[in-house]
Amino acid sequence: MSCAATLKEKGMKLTPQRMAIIDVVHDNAEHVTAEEIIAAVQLRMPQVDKSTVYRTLEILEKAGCIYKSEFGEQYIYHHAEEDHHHHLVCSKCGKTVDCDESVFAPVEHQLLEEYNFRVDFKHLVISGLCDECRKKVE
Amino acid sequence: MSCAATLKEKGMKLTPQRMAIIDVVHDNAEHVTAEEIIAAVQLRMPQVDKSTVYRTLEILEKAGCIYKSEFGEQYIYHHAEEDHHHHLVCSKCGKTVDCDESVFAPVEHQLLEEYNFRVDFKHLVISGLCDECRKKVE
DNA sequence: ATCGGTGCAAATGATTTGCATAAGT
DNA sequence: ACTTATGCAAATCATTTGCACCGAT
Repeated sequence: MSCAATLKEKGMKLTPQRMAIIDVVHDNAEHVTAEEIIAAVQLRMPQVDKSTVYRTLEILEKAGCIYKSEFGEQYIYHHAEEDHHHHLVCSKCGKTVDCDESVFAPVEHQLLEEYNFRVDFKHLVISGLCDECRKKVE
Repeated sequence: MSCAATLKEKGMKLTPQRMAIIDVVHDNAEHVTAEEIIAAVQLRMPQVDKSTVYRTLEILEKAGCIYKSEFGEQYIYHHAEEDHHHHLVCSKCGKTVDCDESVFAPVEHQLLEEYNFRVDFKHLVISGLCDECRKKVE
């Protein structure tokens, strides 16, 4: 279901501001920070206030339209698609690679078996070194 | 090497404030937040300012005496021992369990093999449900 | 007419910083 | 003595909130 439809279903209004915010998050295949979203939205609609963006992001997240993941000091937003995945972000060049959820499934199992502890990894944003940057360092 | 020795080696002073801060971090086998450290230190030495605590924590981290891990909104500090491990924190009751680093080794390998991406997980603080709380929910 | 949404401005709250003084070595 | 450390107060800075006005249903 589209974000627009989801909002309507919950009796929320689909304002131009909200459409712009949804667009920005969707246009960025990869994750974006709140600040980036604010800047992008204000490019098109300069009068939109950051509080509106923050409020909208919160609403969209609660509605399940977007995901909010923590990444270091800041939060990162990305749209919710069918296939969940994690994000690998290169700490040198910033390049991001999607990583299938299945990679962490064995860990989830092991934590449950061995430590009786249940975790559910969702949209992890993991910092590391990409192929190219790794070669430069080594 | 003890924190005190490490500080001395770097030409840093071992003040009563720093000793108190080191004590607090060491006395808490599990991780503590900056605020908890500030409160605990001020119990013994009420005049110690939070800026001193923050500055000391930064110094100790850079000196390799303590580790700083991100956990949700806040940072968590714990002393650096020989055996590295991750921390499982129950989101319901707050109980923490240590988890061997080896659990994540296969993931690190797989990310390298499959995605050409190198990560080095260190002192992860992972939120989830402990055994008891899981039973209550199910 | 009502209720949610928005822009503005001010508040928040953890962390950081500038600076003059105090204290280890 | 000399240099680092400390306490205090003020500054940051992203995010949140209060509030009066606006606009869609």
